[in-house]
Amino acid sequence: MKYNPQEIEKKWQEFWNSRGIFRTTEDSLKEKYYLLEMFPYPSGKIHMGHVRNYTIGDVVARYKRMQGKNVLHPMGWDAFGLPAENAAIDNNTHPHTWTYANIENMKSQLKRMGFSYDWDREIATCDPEYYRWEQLIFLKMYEKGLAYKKRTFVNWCESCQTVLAKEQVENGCCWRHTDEEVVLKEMDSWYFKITDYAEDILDKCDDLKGWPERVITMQRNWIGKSYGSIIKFPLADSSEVIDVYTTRPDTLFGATFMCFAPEHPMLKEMVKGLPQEKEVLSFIERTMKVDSFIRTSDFTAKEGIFTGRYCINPVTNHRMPIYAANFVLFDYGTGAIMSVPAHDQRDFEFAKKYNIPLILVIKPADKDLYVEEMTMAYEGEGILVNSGIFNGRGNIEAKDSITEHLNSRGIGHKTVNFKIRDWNISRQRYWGAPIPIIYCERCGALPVDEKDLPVRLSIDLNLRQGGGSPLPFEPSFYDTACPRCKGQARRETDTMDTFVESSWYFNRYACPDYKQGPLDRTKVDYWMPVDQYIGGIEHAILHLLYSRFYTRVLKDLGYVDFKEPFVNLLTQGMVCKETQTCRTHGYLFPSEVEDSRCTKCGEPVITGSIVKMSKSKKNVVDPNDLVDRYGADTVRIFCLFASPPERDLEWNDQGVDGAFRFLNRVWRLLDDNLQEISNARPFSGAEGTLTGELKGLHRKTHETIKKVTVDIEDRFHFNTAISAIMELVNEVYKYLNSAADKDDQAWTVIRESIEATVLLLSPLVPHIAEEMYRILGHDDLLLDVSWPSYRGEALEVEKITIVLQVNGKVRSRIDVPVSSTEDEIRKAALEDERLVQFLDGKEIRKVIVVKNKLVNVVA
RNA sequence: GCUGUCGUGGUGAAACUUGGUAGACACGCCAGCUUGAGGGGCUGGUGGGGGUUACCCCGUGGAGGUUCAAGUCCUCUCGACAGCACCA
Repeated sequence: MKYNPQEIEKKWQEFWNSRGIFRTTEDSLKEKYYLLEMFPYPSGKIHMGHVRNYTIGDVVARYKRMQGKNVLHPMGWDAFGLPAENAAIDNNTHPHTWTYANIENMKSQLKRMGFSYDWDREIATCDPEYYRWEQLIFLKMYEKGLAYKKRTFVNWCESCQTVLAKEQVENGCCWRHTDEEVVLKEMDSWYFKITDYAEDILDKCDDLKGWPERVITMQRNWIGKSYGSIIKFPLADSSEVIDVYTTRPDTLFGATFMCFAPEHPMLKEMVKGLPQEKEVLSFIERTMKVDSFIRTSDFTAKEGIFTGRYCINPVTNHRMPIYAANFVLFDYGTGAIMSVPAHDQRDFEFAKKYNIPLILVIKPADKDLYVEEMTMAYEGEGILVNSGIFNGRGNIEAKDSITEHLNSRGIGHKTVNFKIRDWNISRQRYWGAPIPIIYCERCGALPVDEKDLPVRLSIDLNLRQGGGSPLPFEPSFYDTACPRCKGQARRETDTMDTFVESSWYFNRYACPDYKQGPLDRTKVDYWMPVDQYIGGIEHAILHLLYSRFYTRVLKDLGYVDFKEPFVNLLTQGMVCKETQTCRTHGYLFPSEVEDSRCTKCGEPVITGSIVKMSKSKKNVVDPNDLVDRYGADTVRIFCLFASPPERDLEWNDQGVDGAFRFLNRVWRLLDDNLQEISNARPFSGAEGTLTGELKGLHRKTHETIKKVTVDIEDRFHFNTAISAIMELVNEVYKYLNSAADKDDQAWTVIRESIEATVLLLSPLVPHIAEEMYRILGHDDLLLDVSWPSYRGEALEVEKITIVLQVNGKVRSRIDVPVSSTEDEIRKAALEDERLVQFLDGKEIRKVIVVKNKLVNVVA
């Protein structure tokens, strides 16, 4: 019988489904294991990235289950988001309709892959039964001051028609529209106070032993903690004081001017009525029009304008001119800096351009410096000069003393500063969870009453051509009564960032139908935290940082009892493929290429670089087509075999053929010898003494069990696990082809090898394994079978090969009994004919014996 | 510029936890067998150089070092990728 993946995959999927074997319930007698893959956005259909991610997860889930763990393996949908709105406008449907149609479609695709999800726990974040709890959590956060509203400069994406969080801006562009520059806009937005938790999120990075180092590093960098001082500079001719943050208080005596970020609100106040006012205002306007990424990037020339005002250096009493400057960041430190041109390259360039004097305050130990001769700032260490009572001190150790000195006079203090900003969660979009706030002209901003939740998104309204949320134009949504005075009031029409939904969804899988609150503590306590989380590296900061923050909030609100949601994290690499381009037709789909020529014009195709699969580059492979052609098992094993999970996977059509061939080879192993194997007695350990090749095969079987177990358990190295299974299969074939007479004992050992192969393969390629297991005469389902263990005695050998080296180079090998002592090995080695030849009477200076491994003779 | 990851055959990759036979396993390629052909299957070969064989020399980006022994450890250096980037 031929291997027919389509038939057996359909059969087993239906069978598993009818038995409900993927359903999970709490069981205090069993050890729980929560395996989670990042849930997908329901874009329409699954792509190879999903397939790889979810295959890796499924292997672990099935493996852990066979190990006897109570495994939670859920799946759901990150269902709010902009594409739904755009698609809805384009297709004249509703985001709700579009989203749920996609969910249905993708769900059937996932089922076709044979993934072992407990679909009873499925959640979709656009379901009011989900987002009502998110709104409740928002209200609790609002109560505690962790959600607040403020007016400031925000990052605005014109394409999305919405505000973005700082984390969602990449290279000055929107993370979804990489060619759309983000612009600054001053407006009201809602924020989550992630900065309150920055310190703890940073500290506990050390505890995330199961996370990849680079993700931790990225989070640390993003939080960006630095130690420095706040120094107060009096504004000349005024009672006002300007706060400045610096990590270099040691250079304070060399500060000769001050720079403000253009956005700084004090700036406009300061110049009022001065002759410079008009010029300064136009500079501000001009600078702010330039995208802030370009404006504040390294290669942009430093530019500024004198405001006409001065401040006083609090230690030297010098008048320092105040500038507005393009390179000063508004959202870092205080938005104003003290400039020390002699010891900071940026300040140096600025000072040269605007003829501002330099004062040298740090002298390097090995040479003299003169400000007139300097061509660049001196940023190294040295001894303080021109620094009053601090002269002669080392600049590093003087940092604290100077701050101390300022502190005693009430004009400065030590502080820590973070790069991370509060999370802007307001989105001026329709397809998201409404922010549960009501504005009343008499009573102000008020939270929606808990009993009135959820604030439902109106489903029957017209989307606006050209984008933008319809909510502010839809009285049926925003008209409401004030919760306090019952007078007419208006709802908040901003919705929440979709990253809010994904910051807590993993908890909800523990209790997807819970009606009394966001989370059922008993169940969450049983399942959480997630033991293994698997997903793409692109969420290293966004989702993974937000989730760590949100979990801390949930803990403080009493909803959960842990701070870190994900114990172990695996970031899988991207699925890549080379691009193919035609000179006239641009990127080509594989179907548009024949014999390396473009099918439209016959031009030779140019093979490009290997990059992430994407629709825009047309270098995509549709998982559906592959499953049609080879079956899900082949697709699964190819993804697992081609490279280790954390590395990028290069798509290779021939590799898929190879994977298919391997499964056929495994299939035939059983199919070609069906009679003998079916009749063979299972291995019981009472077979008597095995000898020769049969003993070798028996040993190989158990070596493979050991290796595969270690590879999956300790490292998720499925590629080497598979190669080990391939070796075992090759070994069985070799034995079948070489052994002349095969008696009962032989078939028992062969059967044992094949049974082991099937069990070891079962998490990787569950359908073919299930079918073969049935053919072998078993009634139970593989998920309910125990993972095989190896027999220690099977691994034992009598003889071992020792490598003989002369001066570190392999020259010969000998077999010695395992029990040999070092002396016996040494003796045997020195008697070896080839070795004697090699030494050729040379004087032996040293002999190193490594037991069970090698002998190295130094001559 | 800072931070991190990584450099191994024609290709994907093993060996890295513990310094001890470099290239397992596969893809591709070559030869042979099988088949009416195609496909498929089977057997063998496949890092580079030399030699009729036996076998020898070289080889893990490069240069040093530690060691009986280095892909693995240390120092320097070159290159690739990723993240952050005028962070005061």
